[in-house]
Amino acid sequence: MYRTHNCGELRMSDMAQSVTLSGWVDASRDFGGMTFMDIRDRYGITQVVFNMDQDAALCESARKLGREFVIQITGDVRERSAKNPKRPTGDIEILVKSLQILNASKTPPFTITDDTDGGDDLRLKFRYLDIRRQPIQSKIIFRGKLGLETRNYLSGQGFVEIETPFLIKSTPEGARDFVVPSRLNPGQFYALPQSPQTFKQILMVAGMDKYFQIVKCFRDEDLRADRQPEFTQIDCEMSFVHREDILQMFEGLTTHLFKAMLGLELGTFPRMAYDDAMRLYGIDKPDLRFGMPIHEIHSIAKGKGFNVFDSATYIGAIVVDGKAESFSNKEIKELTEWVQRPQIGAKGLVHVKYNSDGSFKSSIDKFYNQDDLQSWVAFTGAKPGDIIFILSGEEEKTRKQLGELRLEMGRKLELMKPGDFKPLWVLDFPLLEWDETANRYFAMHHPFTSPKPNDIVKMASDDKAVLGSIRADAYDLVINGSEIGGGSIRIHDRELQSKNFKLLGFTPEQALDQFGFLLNAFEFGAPPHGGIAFGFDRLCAVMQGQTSIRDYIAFPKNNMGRDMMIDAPSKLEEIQLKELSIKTTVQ
RNA sequence: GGAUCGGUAGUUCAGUUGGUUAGAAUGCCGCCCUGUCACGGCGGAGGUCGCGGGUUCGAGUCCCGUCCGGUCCGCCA
Repeated sequence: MYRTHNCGELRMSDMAQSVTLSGWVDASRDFGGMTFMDIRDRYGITQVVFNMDQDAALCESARKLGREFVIQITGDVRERSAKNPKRPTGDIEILVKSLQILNASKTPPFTITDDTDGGDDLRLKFRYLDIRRQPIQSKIIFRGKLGLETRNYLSGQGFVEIETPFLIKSTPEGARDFVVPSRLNPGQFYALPQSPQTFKQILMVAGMDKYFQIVKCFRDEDLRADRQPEFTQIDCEMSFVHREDILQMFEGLTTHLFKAMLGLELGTFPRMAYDDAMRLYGIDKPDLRFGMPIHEIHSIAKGKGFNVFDSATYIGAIVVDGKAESFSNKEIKELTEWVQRPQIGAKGLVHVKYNSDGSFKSSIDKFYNQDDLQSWVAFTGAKPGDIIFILSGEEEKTRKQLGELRLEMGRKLELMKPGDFKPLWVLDFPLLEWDETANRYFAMHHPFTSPKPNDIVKMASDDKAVLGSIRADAYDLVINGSEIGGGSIRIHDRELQSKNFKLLGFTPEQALDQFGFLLNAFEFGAPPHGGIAFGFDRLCAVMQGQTSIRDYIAFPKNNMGRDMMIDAPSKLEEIQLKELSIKTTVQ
């Protein structure tokens, strides 16, 4: 028997028991006459003691153990004379009577501690050592529990977990596909799914009614801290539902997960139309942990001879509470430089300080007198002591910049409190998005998204303004400014689906070739249906207040999509390529 | 595709205006230490300054190229 207990469970109540523990050597403290050693497993750390008086040979062999050796010890539990309140096992220790080395270890390239000294690439290369660290372990365990809670909840609601294939067909819509050559069909390729979208819809046609799957999805796009080429979705679809049914169901799931995992009550989720989100927060996923909405002031700010404003089609302002006096000129200059960075792209930043005594001091005093500024204050609701920041230019860009500025202020003033969760449904997204370079419309969500019933007539129009005003029956779940889930009511009618493909620039032949199976299925009694998919990795990270999803994935890829541990991707042997009928062109 | 930051001891980093033998902390090795838990003390080993080229009397430092890593923009229906 390797162990009677794990390294995290012994307490005072186990006193005087003879126990056997197995684990990894953590830190050891050698005093010559005695050696304290921490032995670690996934459950915790227990201190064991080797004493010269007790067994000199044993004590001598303990001194030869290095970090990360795997050992097994047997000994008696006893009360410590000096307790360690920082550890759950800190009241007791084991006086070792026998020691066995189960496996030796080289000195690890970084120390296995909560605050490691290892850099990102080393940690990924030696991921098995990184996962020995408690912070990573706890994140991976959190993920496991979150998946279990999801399965339990959805099963309880009558959902059936159904697997869909990974080897499917490539489509040019959407993200770039990962492709897999087919040996049996020379020159032909499978694609790995970007999502099981069409399969889950077909499962609705097949009468499965409520489907879910915790499933890997693949997108061959560039990576970020919160984007991996393979990631996991909680993918769901329901039949005979309207938008309201989906929102209720998955608000229920989200509420349950926060309650079960964090013990938090989220309350009813607020809802906001896409247009309002863009207008008020300059982004389709507003972080509602703080206010500071955008005010559009072009109607009152133009026509005073300030050319920057007069030539702008849009002028927007945000009000920062109580910072008129505490914001130094240096800070304002830094903020100005921040909005001028190429990633943000603003030309400049106008500020108006509304001092506590009611006076104004602004960077545009030359053009606006105190009465003008008084009207701005009335319009934006700023109070004495507040500072107003203003950006101007073209509407869409400036809104986005103001949205970024708002978030930067939120970060600077630490308004996004850890442990605070603000969910939000964003509704009524546009159906179509015009792409200048491709000179055609793309589906904002995906081509299977249904327009809102009242907007279907607009699909016949060839007026860009009319087409752009079509709203989709689509919705996103946003938590703390992070897009956690997105879905829609789907098209279940062949005619409407064909019409949508046409709008998206598909010829009837292309539509049939790529999605004929779906169009065909719609002709055999497709029920009205809709669904949603949650970014599972991202949900884990958001729930624990983290920005990177990498630690929630046991074996993530680096920036370049490489697995540093197994060193993938890699070249194939000539013989393998030949078998796949692939000729290499790049070396 | 683009921007930007970085690459120096096992590890995390410092290294001034280009100038003697490239440093610190930590880890590692050895010795001492019977109540530590970031143990402590003494001593020691450890470097192709990512790689290639250039400028220079002289390059970790400047220039060019290249590789690798991080972050961001584009991209992610």
